[in-house]
Amino acid sequence: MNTNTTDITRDQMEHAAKVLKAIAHPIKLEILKILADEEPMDVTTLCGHVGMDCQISMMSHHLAKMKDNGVLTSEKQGKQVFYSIANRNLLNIFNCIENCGDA
Amino acid sequence: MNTNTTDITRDQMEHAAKVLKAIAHPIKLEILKILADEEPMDVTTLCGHVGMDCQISMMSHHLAKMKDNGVLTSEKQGKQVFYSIANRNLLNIFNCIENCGDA
DNA sequence: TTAATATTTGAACATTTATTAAAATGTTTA
DNA sequence: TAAACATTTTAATAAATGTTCAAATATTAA
Repeated sequence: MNTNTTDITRDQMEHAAKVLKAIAHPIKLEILKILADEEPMDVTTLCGHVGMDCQISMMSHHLAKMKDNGVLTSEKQGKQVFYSIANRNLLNIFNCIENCGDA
Repeated sequence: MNTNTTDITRDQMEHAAKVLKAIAHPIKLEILKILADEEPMDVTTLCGHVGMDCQISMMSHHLAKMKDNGVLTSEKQGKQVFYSIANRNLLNIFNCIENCGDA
């Protein structure tokens, strides 16, 4: 609710680190980017969007970790599982990164 | 410069992942928080601010990694080395995290 | 020049993370 | 029920990370 960073507690810091760790990976960021534009999306379709070298098992691992850390949610529909972004506020991270230039 | 995330390239994604990896750690986030309020700051002082269990060598390793990834800059003054935040835009990451609630 | 101080570096080790393949689970359809 | 499909789980392994200690470097002061 403010711009100052002083009032972030240790616990929030630990939690923040977990969330950041859960997305600090090129493919995971790409997953986030894809879902930002079209969600929910099932695992196979997501894998197709990510690129040529996507293995469904790897995708599942990444998705599971992001879900475990509260970044994504999932809903089963028939044989498919559709993933969504838990809190779209997190997408601001892309603006943040863009504005950081070469930093 | 926009809210849409579609126009982020692969390279930017790789770079973003590197930066995020470089800060996705409780102590590193704390370093960032401390410097946000008072910079530049030398290694020993920084270590004192971080907490009781801070080892100067560990601190140095963390700082080096953050500097390597362009998150921090440093300037030597006498025997001391003062660290600063390379681009304060990165600090928006704290807002981003705060607003994500329990996500 | 030696001693004291500040920081970095390198090695060693434990822990975590990423990737792949194979097997297991659950759901639908024939 | 058996086959087909989507996804998860487990296990194995390689690679990256975090931590600690000891040694090395650089700067200042005695």
